[in-house]
Amino acid sequence: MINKNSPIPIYYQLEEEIKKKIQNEELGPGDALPSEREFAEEYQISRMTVRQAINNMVNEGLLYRQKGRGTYVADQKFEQDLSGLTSFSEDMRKREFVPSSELISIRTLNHTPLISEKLKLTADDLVYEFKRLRLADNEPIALETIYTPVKIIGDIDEVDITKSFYQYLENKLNLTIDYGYQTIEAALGNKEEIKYLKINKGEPILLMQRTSYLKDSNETPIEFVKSAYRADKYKFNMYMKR
Amino acid sequence: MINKNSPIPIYYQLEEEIKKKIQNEELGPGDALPSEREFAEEYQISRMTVRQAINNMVNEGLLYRQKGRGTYVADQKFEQDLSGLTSFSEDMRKREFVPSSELISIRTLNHTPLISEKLKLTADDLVYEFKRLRLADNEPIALETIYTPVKIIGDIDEVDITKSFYQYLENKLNLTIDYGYQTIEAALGNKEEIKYLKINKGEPILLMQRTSYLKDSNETPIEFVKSAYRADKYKFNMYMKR
DNA sequence: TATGTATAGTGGTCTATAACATTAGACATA
DNA sequence: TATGTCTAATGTTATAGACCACTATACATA
Repeated sequence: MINKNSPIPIYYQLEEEIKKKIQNEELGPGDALPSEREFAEEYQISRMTVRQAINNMVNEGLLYRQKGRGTYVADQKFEQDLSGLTSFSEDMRKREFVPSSELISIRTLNHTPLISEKLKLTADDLVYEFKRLRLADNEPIALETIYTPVKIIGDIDEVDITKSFYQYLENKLNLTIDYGYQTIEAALGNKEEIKYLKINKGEPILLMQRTSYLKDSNETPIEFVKSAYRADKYKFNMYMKR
Repeated sequence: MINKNSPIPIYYQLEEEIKKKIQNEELGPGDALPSEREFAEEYQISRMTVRQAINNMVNEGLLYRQKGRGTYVADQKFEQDLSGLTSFSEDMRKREFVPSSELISIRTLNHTPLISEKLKLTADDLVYEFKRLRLADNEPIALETIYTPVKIIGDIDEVDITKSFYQYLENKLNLTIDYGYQTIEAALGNKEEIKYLKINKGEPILLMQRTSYLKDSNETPIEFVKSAYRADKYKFNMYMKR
């Protein structure tokens, strides 16, 4: 159903409607969607609005169009774009898993050499350490440790910050991440990773490290993240241009 | 200039106009574009058409918008991949190693389902398979297997093609790679990898797969590459924007 | 039987218009 | 010196209608 009086844009509501139908398997890969004109008629909205919804989903790779024929549901593609700076939650939702996370610990630490270098901190600066287990459809996927400077984040709302660190930055602190550097390597799980990821000794993991910077003109590091991903459950996807 | 009678869509002509101005450096990163209303007025076209052009460029990452402020030229693309579409040799030189490679085998194969899907081939198309060992300072780093369609590459010069596949494409065949999709995962080395990479059983490796496409308008796959990297010697680095 | 042809349906492009939300800056006010 | 308020400019969302190019199909014709 679409609510025309909602502050949520109609085209966005329609996207959600269509995604639901894909999730419910009312629509499967290769199936034709109703035509744009039918959507417009059914929901009593303009065809251009329908096109805006469909355009977005085509850009996301969820649908594809054939001129003169119709619009179809795309194959289940992990090839979704990526760019890297999407959050775990976004990433998982794109792959049509239900993301969740469990907070393992929050601590305030003095600097360590590695972290203070990455976050450009001086000797007396403190950092928060958030340790979280990331799950998809309730299966553990990654063990994530975020370091972030106390002097930028200030006092934290534990409930909010554990849900989405990025949304907390954007909405509560009005801070936007602009760019980041990331490395990916392979290793064998250590004791902690074996425990939380529920894997066996001798199984490989993907180790990701990222430093992200704020959208200001000072190249301010805002987070240093270390994540260990289960190799049997996770794969990094990238699109590269030129 | 925009030609309204041309069969080329107006929004596309406008995109080209704006791209030209960026190329000529009339517009540089961070510069504001004329407003949508100004574009519409200047070229005597509808504002919605202007938006279609700008939308496309925003989706491509060439421009970005700020609500209530304006539309701006984006910084350089994702900083030219640090791991992605550069060759192994370039990559290694950046890290100040001396790169080399050993040819292991060249074969001509019939299709297999995986490869013909990746390269969009039909049943009777043949592929070349190049298998190379990549070294840095004479230490084995990666075992690389390239699949590429015979019908595009034609007869090959074994000496040249083993040095640099990409230079061979560019210089001998005048083919340019435009973009690619890449996945990275972790695994344990199989027998072949253990042998060539000189690692021990049970040691982790990074598995990279990439499909690259030509710079034409047909989305033509030109290579499918599988590479196995020694986890103790190699790490993927990426820079990500926004 | 094979080959055009008319037609209805689809997505693609484009116009013209309107109301809304956000931003920055000028200005008045406490 | 701050703080709020108005205003003009921007991008955002949405409407309604028009014509085009392409695809599939039914039907008439050679």
